[in-house]
Amino acid sequence: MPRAGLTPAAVVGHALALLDDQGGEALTLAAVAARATVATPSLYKHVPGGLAELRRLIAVRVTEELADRLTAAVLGLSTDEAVAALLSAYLEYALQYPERYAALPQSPTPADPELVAAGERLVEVIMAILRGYGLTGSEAVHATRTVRAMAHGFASLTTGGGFRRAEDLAVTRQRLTGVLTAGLRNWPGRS
Amino acid sequence: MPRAGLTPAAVVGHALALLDDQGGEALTLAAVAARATVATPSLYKHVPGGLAELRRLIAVRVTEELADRLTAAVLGLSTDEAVAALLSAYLEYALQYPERYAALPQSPTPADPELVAAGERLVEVIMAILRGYGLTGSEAVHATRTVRAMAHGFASLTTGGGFRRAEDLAVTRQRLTGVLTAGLRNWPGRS
DNA sequence: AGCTAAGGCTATTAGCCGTAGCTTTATGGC
DNA sequence: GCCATAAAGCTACGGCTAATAGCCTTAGCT
Repeated sequence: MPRAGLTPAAVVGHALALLDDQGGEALTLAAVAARATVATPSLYKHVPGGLAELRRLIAVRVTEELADRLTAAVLGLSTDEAVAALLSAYLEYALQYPERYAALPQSPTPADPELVAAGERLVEVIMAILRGYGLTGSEAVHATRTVRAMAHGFASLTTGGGFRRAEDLAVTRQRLTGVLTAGLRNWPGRS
Repeated sequence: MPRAGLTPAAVVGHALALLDDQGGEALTLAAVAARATVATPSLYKHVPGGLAELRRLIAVRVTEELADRLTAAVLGLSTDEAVAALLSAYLEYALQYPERYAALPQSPTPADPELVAAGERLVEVIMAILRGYGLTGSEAVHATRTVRAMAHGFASLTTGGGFRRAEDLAVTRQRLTGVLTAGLRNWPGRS
């Protein structure tokens, strides 16, 4: 029994691959172990918390991936262009990896420091864009929430099959982007 | 062994109660059966598809409940007032029953006619409001998607604990509502 | 009265998570 | 170069769950 050379990150990698091509239902320790050509209990050496921790690590990884993509997408852009690029990159990620996106926790979950930190990076990207609109302080927080709500809601409904009509999704995204940028330009309560 | 007088709807009712006070992880057939004071296999008499069908039925029920609430909330209102009432009622439902809301399918799922029908009612409520803004046809579809994205995104992030800062959520909702109503008033491409 | 259909049960199988405890590999100090 | 030790793998097992099979009882209709 030669060493497989696993690490926590490698386990998460196998889990993501499994998620991508078999969906969230198929995410079991047995299946992950099979992909890593290892017996199931061996996974506990790298992910002591078992399935629950694996899911947690997946959420952190996905959030980080998303934050990286968004950061890259808005590089060198500001205001409306940055917002458009952000929404575009956000949706693109969700469409490319729908199962990963769906693996982000949706129900009330005890706060996890690692996940919060990853989320913070995502928020920072948005906050940086908002400074271009002159938004800071509390209003920037409200605006960030608005941006996240629109991006997440659109991505979630899109990948979840919530939009069943024939109309072009790209057009919807344009309209959504327009509503958001107009809202940011005319944001109320600016000090 | 006297009859328990179960029906599919009653099984869903027990499942919702379980969901509300123990969360989505605890939703097992065994637990539902215990609540109904019935042995686990007996549930299959009412929900032949087992756990998968139960989850499907829960999604349908939750969508219907939500559609009912939204319909009632916007009764007699139009345009901006209707939009504000819709968003308010939407968020209120999600906050009152976070686990039910989280039970709505988020990952790519084969289309289910019943669920689609329930979702259609929800879309109809929004479409009716949009007629007050002079929106019809394709643009009404894009606008409906925008409304849903904002409502769902905000509700999902709120109940999922995505908003961790201290700022008042009610203010965020006001800002979000403002952005949406302004966007609808100035919707582009109106024929 | 008796038949049929439906709703309940026990028993069983298969698959999963997670723990316990053993064995092997790799590594670092002497 | 060798040995001790920690890490990483394994097998075996217990407990829980979903789901199926087959039986019994109740309710209601003819």
